[in-house]
Amino acid sequence: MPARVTTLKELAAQLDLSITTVSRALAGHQQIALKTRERVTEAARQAGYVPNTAARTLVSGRSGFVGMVLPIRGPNLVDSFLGEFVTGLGEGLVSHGTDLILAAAAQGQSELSVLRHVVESGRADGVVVTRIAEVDERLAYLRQRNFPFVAHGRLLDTDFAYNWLDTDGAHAFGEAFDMLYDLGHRHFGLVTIAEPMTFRHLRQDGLAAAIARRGDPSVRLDVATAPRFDRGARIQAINRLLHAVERPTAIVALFDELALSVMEEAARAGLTIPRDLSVIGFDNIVASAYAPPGLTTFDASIRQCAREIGEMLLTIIGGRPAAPLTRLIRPTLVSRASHGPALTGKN
Amino acid sequence: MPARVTTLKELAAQLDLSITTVSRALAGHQQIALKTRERVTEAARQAGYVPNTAARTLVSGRSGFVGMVLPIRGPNLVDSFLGEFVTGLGEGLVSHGTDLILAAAAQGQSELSVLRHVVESGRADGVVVTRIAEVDERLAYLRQRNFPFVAHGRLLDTDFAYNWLDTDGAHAFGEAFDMLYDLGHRHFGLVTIAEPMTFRHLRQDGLAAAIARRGDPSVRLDVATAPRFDRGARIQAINRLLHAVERPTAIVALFDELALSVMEEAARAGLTIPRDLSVIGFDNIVASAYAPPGLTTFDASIRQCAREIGEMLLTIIGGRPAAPLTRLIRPTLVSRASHGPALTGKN
DNA sequence: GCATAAATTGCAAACGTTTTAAATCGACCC
DNA sequence: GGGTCGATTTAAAACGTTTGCAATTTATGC
Repeated sequence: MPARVTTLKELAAQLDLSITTVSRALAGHQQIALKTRERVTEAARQAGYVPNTAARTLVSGRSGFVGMVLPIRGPNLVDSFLGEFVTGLGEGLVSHGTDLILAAAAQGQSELSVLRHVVESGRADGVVVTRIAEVDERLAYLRQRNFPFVAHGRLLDTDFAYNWLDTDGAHAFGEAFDMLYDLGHRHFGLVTIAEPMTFRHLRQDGLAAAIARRGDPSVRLDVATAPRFDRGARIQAINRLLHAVERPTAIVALFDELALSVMEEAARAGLTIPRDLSVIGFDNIVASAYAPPGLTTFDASIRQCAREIGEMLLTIIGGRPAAPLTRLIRPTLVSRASHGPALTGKN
Repeated sequence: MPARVTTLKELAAQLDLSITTVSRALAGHQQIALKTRERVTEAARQAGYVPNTAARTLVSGRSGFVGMVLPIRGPNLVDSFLGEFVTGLGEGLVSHGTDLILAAAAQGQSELSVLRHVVESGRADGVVVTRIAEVDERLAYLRQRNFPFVAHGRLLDTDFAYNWLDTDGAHAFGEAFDMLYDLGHRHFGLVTIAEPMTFRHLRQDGLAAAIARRGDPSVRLDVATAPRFDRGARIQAINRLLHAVERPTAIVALFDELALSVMEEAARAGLTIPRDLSVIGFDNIVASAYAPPGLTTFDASIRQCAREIGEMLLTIIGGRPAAPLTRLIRPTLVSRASHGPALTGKN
């Protein structure tokens, strides 16, 4: 069995002080004589005393943890941002000594039930919620319980006030359109997914808004929608776009994985990127730099966002701000070689 | 403030039973009358009762958590396997309802101090340790404390018995050599790193052993060593290999990131892969499929490994096995297009 | 030297659960 | 009708910490 852990009682006995005094001394209370504080601190250091989390949590009502639900998907589907996100979150929390709890939701188990468990067992002082759905029961639950949380992503319903941080996908997609338009493109394709996530609307709306802003009736947009996890259907949707009688000269993909598929299929169809087709993605995943000719995309700086989410959550947990905290991060264009001037005429 | 959480006391009052009985009923003890058990279970379900983790931990000495230290490195350095690893771990733990704690170690803060804190604060019932160093103080600490843990990776010192799971890099590198040898290669390059991690020795030794096994004195191996995080030095080391008067016809890289750099530099030097140079990596990171012409590598199936590590740890936590648990996983070759027959003569 | 105030320390309750040991309740037997 | 046994329930302690309040010690003023 593990070697015994020092407790406050032992420390008190050893110092011939009460538990109370030792506890207060370690907490740095002014009411304890400076000399005593120093003596206690030194003894604690020497004994390698580490306070018991459970006891502290029980009495104080604060666990010192921030929770997050870890969705377990199919065998080969790992959230590609998880590593970055978790690292950023850890980075944001580490200053306060707050740790991160990852509660796995088994396949089939609802994420909400795991979240409820985390919240109601008192494991966490606050939670992070990612991948916001159009109708998100997690957000409804957390608000109803009035439990501290920060969401990575927005609801479409702007009446529902809560703490969120989001990447400004709308702006990015507008920027992509403007850039491509200025390069002479008029016929656009958008590859998107069928999942009921809000980010897809935000991005698509951003694109539509930019088109409307331009006010050029010759601009045309074809949308291809594929289910999120069905690779076959995804490829099919892309190919419908690529093999239409009138092919778009520029394709914007909802995120990099789709953009990479577009580039692969384009290559398979004998198209040269960016001469025959411009492709722009979103996220700047590692592979986008390696896939020839190099994908132009937007960097969402997940790690940085997660870090800020961690900091926001800490703010909320300690002293609840009056108004919800919100933060819109503008992604930066990573210009590689997958976009270029529109092919004019037939050459 | 959050809506109140149901407690055992409330449930007991509501049912007109003692706390003891309710607790036992929910735990399914036979000594409680079946009718009572059912009555209690139903009431608990209806009230949405979730036991308080801290209280339970405090009295039982079991936290229901497994811990892991999350290293925070430089701004753009994220452990590329973290997402997969954490997902696998969660998958392995979810059956027992065990959650994962990620304790961040700030830059500069020793990983050991964070580990100590996690262990001695009673936060976790067991821990996972990854990236084993040649001299690993974490392992020494955990053993000395006799605290349940599983390591992802091995020490070189085989006298030190502990629970580990490792990828058989030695075997993979032997396999790579055999395959390349059979394709006619005789002059090999190995790109490795200078960090004191054990896996680099295991893999390099596996390569050396395979060479020795073949007993062909014409086989030659040049080793290029680069610091782990200095991109410039890495590129330099690779180029020394590529621009030697006698260039290897096949380069084996310690892991994919190095292999991708080799491919990039080879392309920059005007070499065609695999005609002029065969390259083989290790890990099968996502980008390796996208980097032209497709990197031949070994899949270490991190997620699967992590899952098994989780299961091993649960076994160890509940009823300590007499002998240490060990598991060597053989990685599978992912044959893409970066390797081929050796260029013979000058053509 | 004594009263009083200020500084310092300690007692005991509380947090919500598990668990040991003991109490209560029926039912059954003679 | 008292005793015994088994089934069922409960009281109370314990886990290690924080904290309101009281007690003690020390310093201050006259």
